[in-house]
Amino acid sequence: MGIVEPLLLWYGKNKRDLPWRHNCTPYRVWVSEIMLQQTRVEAVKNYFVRFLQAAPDIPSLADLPEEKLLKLWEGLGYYSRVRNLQKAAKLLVSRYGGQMPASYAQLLELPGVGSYTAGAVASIAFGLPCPAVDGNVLRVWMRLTADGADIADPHTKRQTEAALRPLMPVGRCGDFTQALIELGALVCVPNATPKCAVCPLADFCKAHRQKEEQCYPVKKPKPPRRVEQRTILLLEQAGRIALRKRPAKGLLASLWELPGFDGTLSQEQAIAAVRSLGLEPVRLQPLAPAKHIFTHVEWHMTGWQVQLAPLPDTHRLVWATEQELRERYSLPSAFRPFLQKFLQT
DNA sequence: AACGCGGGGCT
DNA sequence: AGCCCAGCGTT
Repeated sequence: MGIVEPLLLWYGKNKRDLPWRHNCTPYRVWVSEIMLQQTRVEAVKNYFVRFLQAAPDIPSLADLPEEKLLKLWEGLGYYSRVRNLQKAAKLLVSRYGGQMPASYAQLLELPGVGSYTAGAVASIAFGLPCPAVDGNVLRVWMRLTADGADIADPHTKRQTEAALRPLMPVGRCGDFTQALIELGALVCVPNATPKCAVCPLADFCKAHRQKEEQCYPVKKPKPPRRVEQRTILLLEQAGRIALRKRPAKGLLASLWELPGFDGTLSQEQAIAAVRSLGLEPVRLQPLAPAKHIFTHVEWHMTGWQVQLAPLPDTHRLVWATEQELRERYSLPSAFRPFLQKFLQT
């Protein structure tokens, strides 16, 4: 007796009603899987619905202007995902007639698609017997087998894929993939508090039998974040705010930002910074400090609100109205504290 | 193998 | 404050 039957039975009764579980075409499954990478279901739901309205199929995604694309992704994070998504869409149009290929190996070739996503699309959208091992599945499997291997080690993921492959139930591969993930999300949850009392696999679970659920999964600790001091300028001119385009590579690539400088600038230094942008300040007022935590870096930000003398030279800045800030330019969440008074929505 | 890449919710 | 999340690409 194996885990497959009780797991599928449990899934049938307990699966959540999610937007991408309706009309689950390969394209919709693919987009949802990209959005869900390192991102919680609740955060994705609304983005997914809005994205599918703006780009209902692969050709329309391929044709979307970059600015619209980034605006649709604004606030979701890991922005290279959406760039790779469109890159792949263009490739699908040119190579596969605008269709998703129905093979694991071909899916894996698409930019932004790794072993997990290829397995998820292959099994969920095409019914192929390909395992899809994400953080949920790793946690479930390590507990089920009481395996103390480091889940951050790629080898552990490959081993888990190998162990699951022969279990893929013909005809229900997509349900099996989603059931494992759903179990990890709803029952075999992280933070050492799995709900074993309602788990359909409790009888099969080695960690549970040993009363050692809390010991799994094992993961090597991450290195500490570095802290960066930044000074942000809220440059105002005739009711507009200055924005600057970030570089195409690196952190928050190609998004817009409030102009900023390394370090914590005094008022005198801030005046010099404003002048370095080719602008002439009339008055500076300090803004409330704000902190923003990324995965690998922490920004400690101070800010100056700056009224400017009228000047024609915009010097690589754009001047955005409140409406443009809301509807056109894509800004990272890090700057939101400094824009509250302009974006009181 | 290690690192860069967002943002938010939970403990 | 730290952990984790339907991970992937680069070096």
